[in-house]
Amino acid sequence: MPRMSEAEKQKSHARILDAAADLFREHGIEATSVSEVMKAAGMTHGGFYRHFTGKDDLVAEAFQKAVDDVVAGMENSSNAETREAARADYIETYLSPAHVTNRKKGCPMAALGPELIRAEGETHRETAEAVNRVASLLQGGDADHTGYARLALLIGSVTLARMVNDKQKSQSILDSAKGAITQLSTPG
Amino acid sequence: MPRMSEAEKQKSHARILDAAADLFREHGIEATSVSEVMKAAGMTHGGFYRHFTGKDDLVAEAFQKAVDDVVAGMENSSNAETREAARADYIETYLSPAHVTNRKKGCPMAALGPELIRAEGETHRETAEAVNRVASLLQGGDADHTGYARLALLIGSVTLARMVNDKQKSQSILDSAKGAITQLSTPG
DNA sequence: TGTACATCAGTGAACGCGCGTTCACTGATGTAC
DNA sequence: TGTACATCAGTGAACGCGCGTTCACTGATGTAC
Repeated sequence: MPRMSEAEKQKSHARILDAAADLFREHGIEATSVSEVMKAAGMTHGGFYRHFTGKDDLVAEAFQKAVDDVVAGMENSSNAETREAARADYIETYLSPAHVTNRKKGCPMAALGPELIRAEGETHRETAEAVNRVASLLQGGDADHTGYARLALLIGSVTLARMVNDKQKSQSILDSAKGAITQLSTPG
Repeated sequence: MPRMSEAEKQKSHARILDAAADLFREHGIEATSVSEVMKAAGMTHGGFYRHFTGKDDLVAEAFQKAVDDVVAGMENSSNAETREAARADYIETYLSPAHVTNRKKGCPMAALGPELIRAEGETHRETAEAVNRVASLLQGGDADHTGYARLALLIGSVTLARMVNDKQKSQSILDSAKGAITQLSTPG
């Protein structure tokens, strides 16, 4: 059957990346094998090395893609009012039961935090950059320095909501976070 | 050399648990092998099964020990004033650069969050219990419902501070969290 | 208290297994003329 | 436009390796008398 065309190769590459981004967030990076990713992308494991130099390379690309996807909607808003609305939407979606349940399409920092901290090389650099990028999107303006606190509250709350494994308690954690985030205003 | 006395066995058990609690928090559960734990405890891997039914059993016991250790100091305070002071101390220590750096002796929820979420059985149950336990210690009183938001802010901030890999930025994240946590007061 | 014996904590070789990676191969794609 | 050939995307068997777990063994501990 091989060889595929250049266009087909690009599609394969995108399918591998999508599958990896989902599986890593759902089961963790170490717990997901290259074979599982390739199977989810509809191929066998051998072809993997036509696309990536190794698993580390895949992790870096897949994490970057997950961050880009999650952030894309917000960054596209241009004027201040729209950015404010986009920020509110982002927070609302982030603190939803759907996000708590659907790990594989959710925030990669919340899904992979500690694993990313232990990462080295490219993934390590991307992680630091992702934090700064999302935190700056969450803050109200140049005078507002609550971006990190807001992001911490979002990541921490979704983590806790996933840990309790009780719908009601999970919802009350999300509600508590919504209440708290409105209190985080620009300091004097 | 074997067999050891019952007292020696208990010491061995404690050493295995200590080593596991440290290694799991430092490198993650999946990334830590039974052999590494036993080596750190000063033994060879074969003896492991005289103490635990398997790795899952070790994970459950080691996580519980880590939670107990971290929480012990606070729970021992009895009167309201002392509890208030213990709470402030806990938050101060939690949001310190030492905690950011020293993962292996730090909060097991922050170090292992996503891995605990994927856990099943005993560890799963212990995780939910740990969240409720620590959140209730963090809230000011029966009328205060900010325990979860406070804990979310602590866990999220330390996670972010570990992700940025830049001492100054890390410190500003901790400072931002300290400022935010004081704003989380009892709601009307 | 002394002796004979069963127990079992810890050792280290061995087990099957799945991991990440390599490689010979296939055959459609893309190119040179 | 047609033909000959090099390229290379994807396949699937095979590699060495470390994992969790098992097991025969050792010899001090704990017990029965």
